[in-house]
Amino acid sequence: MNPRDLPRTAPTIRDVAREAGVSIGTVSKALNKTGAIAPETRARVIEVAERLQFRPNTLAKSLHSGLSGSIGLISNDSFGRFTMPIMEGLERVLAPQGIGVFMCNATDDPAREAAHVEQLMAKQIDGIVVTARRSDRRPSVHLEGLGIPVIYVFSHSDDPGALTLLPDDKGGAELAVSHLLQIGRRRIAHVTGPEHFEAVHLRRKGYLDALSTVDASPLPTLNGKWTEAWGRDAVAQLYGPGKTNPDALFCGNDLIARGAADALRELGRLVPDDVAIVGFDNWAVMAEACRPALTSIDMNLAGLGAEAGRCMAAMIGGQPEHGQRLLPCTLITRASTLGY
Amino acid sequence: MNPRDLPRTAPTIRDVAREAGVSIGTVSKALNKTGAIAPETRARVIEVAERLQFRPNTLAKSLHSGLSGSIGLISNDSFGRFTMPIMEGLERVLAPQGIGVFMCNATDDPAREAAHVEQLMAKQIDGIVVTARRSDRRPSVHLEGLGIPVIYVFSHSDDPGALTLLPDDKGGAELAVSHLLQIGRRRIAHVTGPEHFEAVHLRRKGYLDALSTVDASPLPTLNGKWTEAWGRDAVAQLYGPGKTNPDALFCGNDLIARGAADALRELGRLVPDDVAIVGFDNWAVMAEACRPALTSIDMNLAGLGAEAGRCMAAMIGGQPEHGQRLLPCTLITRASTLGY
DNA sequence: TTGAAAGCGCTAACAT
DNA sequence: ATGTTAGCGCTTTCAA
Repeated sequence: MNPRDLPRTAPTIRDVAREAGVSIGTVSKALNKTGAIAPETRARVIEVAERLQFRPNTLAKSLHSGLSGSIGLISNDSFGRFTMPIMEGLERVLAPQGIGVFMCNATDDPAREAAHVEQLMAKQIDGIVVTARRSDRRPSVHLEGLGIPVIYVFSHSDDPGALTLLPDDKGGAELAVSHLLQIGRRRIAHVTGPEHFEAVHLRRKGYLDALSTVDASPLPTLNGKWTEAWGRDAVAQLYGPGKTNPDALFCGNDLIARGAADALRELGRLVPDDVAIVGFDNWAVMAEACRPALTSIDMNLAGLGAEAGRCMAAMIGGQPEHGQRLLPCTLITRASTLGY
Repeated sequence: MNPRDLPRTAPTIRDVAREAGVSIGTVSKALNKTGAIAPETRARVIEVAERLQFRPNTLAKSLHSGLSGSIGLISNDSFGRFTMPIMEGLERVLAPQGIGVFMCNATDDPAREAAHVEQLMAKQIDGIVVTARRSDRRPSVHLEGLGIPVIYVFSHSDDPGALTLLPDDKGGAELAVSHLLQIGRRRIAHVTGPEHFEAVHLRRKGYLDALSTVDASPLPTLNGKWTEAWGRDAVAQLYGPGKTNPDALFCGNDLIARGAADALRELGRLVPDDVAIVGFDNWAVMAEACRPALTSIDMNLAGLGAEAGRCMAAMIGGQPEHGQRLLPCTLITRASTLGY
């Protein structure tokens, strides 16, 4: 009974069988509640298994079932700001189902991605989630024909067999602009990121669509970098005698919005009284540090990740899924559109 | 030869053996360069293996070797800003060695952590890395006696058998303050975070030690939140007629530093001419968005992660390691201490 | 140099 | 109701 007498190696099903005085087949049945077994036998087996701290070796199970109970997550932004919440949601859904997630960082390097896929396949993973390859459709590693489900999250793909999960950028923009319209703004400018981003087009479309529902005409869209500095520059372009002087700004992300808010304050324009601002991403640390705190559109990335987890589980279970699915964004209201 | 004639299931070692006209044992030897084998036989086997795109099933190998070739990474900050770079470094080192990393988010919930450990052990992982449990030594799940190596990164532990990897907070603070001294500042204030953080004490110690090397006396340390708002408040407390009016600020993190920079600008004080500022964390997006761009201390978290990867590989290989190891921080100079 | 055979830990079909 | 057996894909003696 001395702990030191216990073997250093983890107990196997044989140890349980011997200790319980039954065969290993019986132990298997008892522990998996499968097949017919005498209640008292099962109880005894379970008791022994617990006493021995027996942990079934899932690798051995996998060898039999053909399912490893793990998937790969390939990120292309070095586990950056966008991947994080996706990962969090994915893991939150999958962990309770006993599905492990292997993390791989490909940083948009096809060779690295290929090596990762090779290794993942050798580990017999049951599926792959690819994330954050968003700006352009660069040549990517072929993930079709791998024989396992593939899901792209927050990332485009030309694989017709794969499932693609994206935030509804256009809908999010509509949410933002509708909110500005609803608080009485009509001269709404759009300050956003570089044109080669798909999201930039979609959000602009939402901006235009929302305006078209009322008697407000769009102002020119200003494209620049995704930075605070650009937000400040844009304000310099928009405000002053003889300039556009919008009463609201819909910004392509929170950094731009924050830069704009700073520049407006330095110009003596009050936010939200003179100019209301809505950002995009709802990057908490930015939105809350903004003066005033920033109303923003949340892409619900954790929700996207969670949905990816649910879909992956279903697909592994044999339910085929494919095509593109958009998940709604949410408006998070803060001081930059309130309280005047 | 039609691809559609190929079986849907992945080829096994048997398929290779049959196709090459040898036994599976021979295939194993040929592919693993182990044992004696005729060069021509090996060549043929390799050719067949490649043609069939044979991928050895690592699960089956593991069953034999007792090593799964994967480890678990348990994060407690929901894959937050600090975990990300650690993860990145860890994966960068481990992936080329064929070691996979399972991501687990425990968010400081012992029950969740325990469940994760249970699952990881069932998956036969070869080691565990725990990260980002930094502020206080809360009761944690027992990871000792699991029979596998455990490494704490950016996180304290009372497990004497485990290895702990930490950034050298004190050294980093010395770096920061020495830099300020070197550019001629003598009245250096320290504005930092809540006192219950270990890092706050260590950095303060570094601040004091660096000052003690020259004829500069410390100013009172100001403790507050890790926020920009606190940075602004602190400046309000420090500057004005009859107040301390330091000629430099060493801030506990980049958010505080940025808030301070904003407040100083609004007071009409020039950074760095009137007041030089050094932050901590080198959070790129913050440091670069700061006006002027912020000199900061980089904890080299990716390097910490990489070191964890190297140590883990060594420990799995049988090399015992334990105790606490500090890795140096780096000074990243930007405009907030230059150019006057 | 190669093949046959015995496992690694577990499940599942088949006997008893 | 329980035990026996035949694998899952691979490695590794041990014979041939």
